[in-house]
Amino acid sequence: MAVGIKDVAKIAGVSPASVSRVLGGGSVSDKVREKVLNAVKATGYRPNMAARRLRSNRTETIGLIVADLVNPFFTAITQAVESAAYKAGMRVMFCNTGEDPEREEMYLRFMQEERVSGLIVAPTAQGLKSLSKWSFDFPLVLIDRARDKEKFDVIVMNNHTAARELVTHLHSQGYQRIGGLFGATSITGEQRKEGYIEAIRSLGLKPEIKSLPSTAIVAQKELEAWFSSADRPDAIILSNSLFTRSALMAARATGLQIPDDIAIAGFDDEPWSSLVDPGITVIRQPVEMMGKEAVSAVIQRIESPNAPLRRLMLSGECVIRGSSRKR
Amino acid sequence: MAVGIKDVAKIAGVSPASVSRVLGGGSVSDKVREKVLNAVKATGYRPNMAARRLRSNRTETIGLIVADLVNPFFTAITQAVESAAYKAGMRVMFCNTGEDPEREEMYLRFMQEERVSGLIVAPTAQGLKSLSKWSFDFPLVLIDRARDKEKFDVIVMNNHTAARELVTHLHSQGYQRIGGLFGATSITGEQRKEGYIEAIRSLGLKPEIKSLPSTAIVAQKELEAWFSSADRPDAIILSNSLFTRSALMAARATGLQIPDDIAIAGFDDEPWSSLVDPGITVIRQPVEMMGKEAVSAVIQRIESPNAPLRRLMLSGECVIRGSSRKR
DNA sequence: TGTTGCATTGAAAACGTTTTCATATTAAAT
DNA sequence: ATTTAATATGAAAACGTTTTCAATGCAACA
Repeated sequence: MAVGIKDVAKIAGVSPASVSRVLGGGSVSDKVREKVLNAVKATGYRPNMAARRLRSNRTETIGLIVADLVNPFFTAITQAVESAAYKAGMRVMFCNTGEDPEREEMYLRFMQEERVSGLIVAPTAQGLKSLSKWSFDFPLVLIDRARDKEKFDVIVMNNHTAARELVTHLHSQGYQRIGGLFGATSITGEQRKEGYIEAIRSLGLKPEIKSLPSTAIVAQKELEAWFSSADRPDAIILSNSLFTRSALMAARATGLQIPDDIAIAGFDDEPWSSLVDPGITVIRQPVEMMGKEAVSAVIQRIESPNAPLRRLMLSGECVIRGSSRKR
Repeated sequence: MAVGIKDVAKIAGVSPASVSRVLGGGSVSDKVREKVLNAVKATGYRPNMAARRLRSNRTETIGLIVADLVNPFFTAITQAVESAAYKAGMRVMFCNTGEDPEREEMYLRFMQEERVSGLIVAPTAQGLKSLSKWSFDFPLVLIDRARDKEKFDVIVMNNHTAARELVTHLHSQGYQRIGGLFGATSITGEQRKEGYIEAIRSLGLKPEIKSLPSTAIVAQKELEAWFSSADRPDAIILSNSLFTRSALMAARATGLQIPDDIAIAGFDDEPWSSLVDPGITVIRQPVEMMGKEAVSAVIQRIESPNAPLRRLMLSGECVIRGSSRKR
């Protein structure tokens, strides 16, 4: 049916081995190369990846598992990874867990079965904990989500520092009751919470914290209640863009003016962050760089499996907009 | 190195064939099944997909090529496709062309090399034209972007109707000079333009059209110029969310009030469409359904390659918000 | 001219599965 | 008890490549 290397060889009048060498970059005479390339063109031959990978034991493929594709942060990561892998001559096998640990586990198995050359993962909180129980035949790089000590290479933003920066900024604007809502299901939420607490303490203020799973409806309900209570904060930090959105809507629902009655500051610079009025103050993450560095880390690790562990911590950029500026 | 089916067979005390049968669902005795499953668990065996696919000539994989992952429309499509494929027991091989025809071509070759079981594509305008020159050994389904007559199964929204609906709505609100900005590089932009023109004509109005490649900066410049000119429209239809965003910013930059000085209506309901003030009137596309139906179309086509061509045309929902309501 | 060495080539083995085929076993039917 | 049919099993072939290995040809060198 489909044309194989043997057919090409026959037409070119050479052995299958020679065809393979032409295509795979072995040493061949110009004469043979030309004959083979002509035959390839004539037949429309396409190599069978399954066969190639089986025999050569090289997949030239990087796996990528992200937790939530719909989150623009991860779409940006995905794009960056794909583009960097492409430049390095590797393919990307992409999977989206939707924050579901079961699916995550399935996809990890999946990557093993595909025998990827390396794997980049943004794990769920649960997945992160159980990762150490796995044994992989390929290097694994954690992106965005990792604890302090991991047995893998890690590319993350400095969530501690970023959270502190937000607190400091809000305080410098004169806000005194700075609350925080943090995602309970991801490690980044936790880290941002810790940074927040430290900063609040070092300013002599009192931390006011809520932790929630990252669902919009629950978050908005909770925030509305908080905003209408007697001891409402005059500024609030949100650990992800979904929460930030909920805060914005909750402020509107309760009639609080931003930034006069309440300041809002969050994580991730999304298209709408600057579109709403006032614009939202956010930490912009170095997404492109994170993706690029993750690929580079995987490749380095493939090349030298025994090199010391790398932990690349990038800093975010605090983009100050109207939502946190007292006028 | 890695444990193979032979190792499992040896430990279980059966032949490799029996192991394969247990894992692949052949007929085996309960005794053998148990022994094999135990051995699999003991060894941590993971099948080698390359070998499996090579021998069985079945990949159980659906390819998906989208034009722009960063566009929330396509992320939603991607998610829907993945989830539907997962339910059908198939894997998804995902690629993003970034509207680049060269990359698109590369990925089409790529899919052939992977020998996917079926392929779902949202092609660039150029890719769409050249698709007929290819010959695929697997079914191909076009999603979102297709012309009237294609030689493939097609899942699209009715762009004509949707555009007409927007025009009709704006007119019913009393707007008289309804302009339109349409993407020049994708077929959907063209179709929406046609629908717009028809609707405008049938209302006895004069079409006022601009076509541009879909880049934010150019679009905003162009719109600002348009909005400041003497013959500016009092309402405008944008054929994609990037343009809609540009229109919003252009209106602000030129000091036009929405919806009093100018109404805005566009395509794709994004998170920020309802967050900005006023909310933007949009056509919400049935993304989840489109993704689901695309997978289902691929699978049906695999099962019966000679069934008549299917063209599924779904209708969008017109979500009316403040940006188009005269107060 | 006769060796040596290097570059090029083809035959055949190998990769880890599934599938075919023939055989052995069991159950059912007479 | 004997035959027939159905089922379970293992040996070996097959999938389409790459890679190894040995052989060939050619140029360079003594």
